[in-house]
Amino acid sequence: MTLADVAAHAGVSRATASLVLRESPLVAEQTRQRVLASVEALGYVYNRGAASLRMRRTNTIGLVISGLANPFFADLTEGVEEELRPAGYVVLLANTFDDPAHQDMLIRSMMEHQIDGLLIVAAVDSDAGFVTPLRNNGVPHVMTTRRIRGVHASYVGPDDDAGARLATQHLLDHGARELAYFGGPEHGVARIDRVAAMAALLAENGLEPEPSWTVPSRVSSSEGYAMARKLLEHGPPPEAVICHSDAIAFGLMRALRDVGVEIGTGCRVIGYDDVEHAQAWSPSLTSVSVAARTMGRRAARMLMERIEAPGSSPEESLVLRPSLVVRESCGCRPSSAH
Amino acid sequence: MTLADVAAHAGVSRATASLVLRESPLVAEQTRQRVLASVEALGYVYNRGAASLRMRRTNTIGLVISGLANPFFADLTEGVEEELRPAGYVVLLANTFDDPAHQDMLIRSMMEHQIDGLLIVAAVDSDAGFVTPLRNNGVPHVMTTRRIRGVHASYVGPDDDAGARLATQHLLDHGARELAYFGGPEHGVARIDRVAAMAALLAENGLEPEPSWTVPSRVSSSEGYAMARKLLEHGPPPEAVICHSDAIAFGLMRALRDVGVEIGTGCRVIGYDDVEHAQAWSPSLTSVSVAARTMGRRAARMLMERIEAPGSSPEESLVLRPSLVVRESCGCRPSSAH
DNA sequence: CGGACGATTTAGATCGATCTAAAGGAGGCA
DNA sequence: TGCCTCCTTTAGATCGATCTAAATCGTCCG
Repeated sequence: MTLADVAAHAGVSRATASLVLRESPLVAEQTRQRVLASVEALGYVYNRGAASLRMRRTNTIGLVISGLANPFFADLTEGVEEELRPAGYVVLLANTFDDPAHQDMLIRSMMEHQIDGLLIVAAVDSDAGFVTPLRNNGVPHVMTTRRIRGVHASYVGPDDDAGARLATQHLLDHGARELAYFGGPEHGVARIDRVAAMAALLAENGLEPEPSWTVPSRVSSSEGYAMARKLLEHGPPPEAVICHSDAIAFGLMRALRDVGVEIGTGCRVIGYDDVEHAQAWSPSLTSVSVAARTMGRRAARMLMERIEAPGSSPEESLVLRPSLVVRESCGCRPSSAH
Repeated sequence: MTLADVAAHAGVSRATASLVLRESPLVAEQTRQRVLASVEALGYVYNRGAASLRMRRTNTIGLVISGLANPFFADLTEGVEEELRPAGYVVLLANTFDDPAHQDMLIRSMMEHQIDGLLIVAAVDSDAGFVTPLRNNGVPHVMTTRRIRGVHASYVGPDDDAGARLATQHLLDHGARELAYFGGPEHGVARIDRVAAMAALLAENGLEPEPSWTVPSRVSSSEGYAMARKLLEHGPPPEAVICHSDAIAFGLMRALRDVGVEIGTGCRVIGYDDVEHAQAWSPSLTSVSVAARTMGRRAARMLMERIEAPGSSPEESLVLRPSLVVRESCGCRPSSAH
């Protein structure tokens, strides 16, 4: 069932039938109706693959992400899809599970599928070279969420400096003096930037981060729990802790509860990402919100603009300012329910 | 940069170069090396789109899902990807947000992209006709997680009858007499089946579900919270509640805490899906586990088998038996930490 | 020495669309 | 009538791979 069949059925040429499908104004109304009727009658399905070959454009964009199980990335993915779909693009998805070698393979696979552009949340320990195949083949690409040292590419991500300062300032306002930054991938740019921002702001107040609790970790709730339990064996927690992610914060809070520390008074906790469960937790979790869905949409939009721009557009970088969603875990009163 | 260029560079024909790429044993070792060297030298990237046109196979499968923000589906998606990727398939993703009209569009879009097969978690209120385009065009497809009344198609999903019985029996064993099934889409097959199973088991014990709390809802934490708050205004909760999802259970538990009911004693709560946060909650949530990731893998495997099977294979149905993960919210002692 | 045979290689058609350049047809005007 | 538009339609090339059927080559055998 091809366009040739439709054309034959309608008594026109392939070229005309093709023009009808593409809603060209060249074709006469009467012919148009006839062709459309044939399409309907034969149950013809457009073959985008064939068209792509000729047009050198697939209307497909790749999304390479470190893992959907992380709700932050699931949200981001939804945002990407929401933005691309109405523009006629379709998303090819791939999970790297934060493995750089796997990531290289996936990028290659996407290129073989002739994606029009690539969105990528780079694996934490990515080698800076992962973008070179993209650059060499002129595949438009946008990195998001994570910045990789040494990689020059367009980027959409959160302002980690601002986020860390927001949280730190709030804790200082509560009168806390001992602050720590808990968890996160050791060499990740996000952790490094946030710790630096926190330290800078503390320094302005004659303080410094509590070293024994300012330690890296993997980004999961159970990891946060295990690490917190271990640290709690050696003494009480600091007055206030900013966690690298909400998941880690949940783990920390569980550990604190185990040893009888009251959250919000005995230890003030702030999370990062503001995932859906943050408000449902008890006590509800104060968190730095970076609006994953919005970030996905913005990154997708930037990519589309770059795809549609003629020639090569200059590298650009969009930084979104996070906000602090204040709830109970930092020691503030519960706001009106819901 | 095409295969013709590679062939020219290596001094062979396109046909030979093509054979090399496909690792055909026909071509002489020496020639093979030469071609491979040219591929390397020119930085050639295989054009799968062109190959697909000829081979009538894209190595792409579609995944149409109701929403990634639901961690259950995010897990399922990871499972699907894990299974398909090593087999050389790539996933085209689409979110329906449970809108049947949107779903029809997405299925059509996937067909235009010539997917080799389709995995679908149907929108709750899907019309039974959504599979007919697939059937008419001979696109292999497998439904998962949700069963739609009137749709005949291969299916991989949980045994809702067994799941509901598991939870119900556990609560009966605790001595509870007033049981309710709380939340879930009103006309969803899952809710209907589970309520029926619960009612049947209760009937064997001379009981029946508590009607005022056995009510439908949308599947979100805030929805569960709001509904529970409203019901609590009219009186105390039943002795035990099975929730349609963990998210709803979280909402319910928050509401119970608000009014001072102790979870596990004042009201026993069981969730459904066993999402990652279930164990991290406090009290930890007893939940019926249906292993979303495994289900995704099984569904993907079934689809691949159907794609690779010559001719049309008979409709098949794989039902996975859930298990009850016992934690604290049902009133059991906390098991050893972690 | 001619022919058969196995091992390699290849020319040319093909998949299903789009694009280019030109053809066909109706009407207007001198 | 003949010529020039303008509006529509179309034949044939093209995208980059694979497939079919046949060509080429060296060797071995009678």
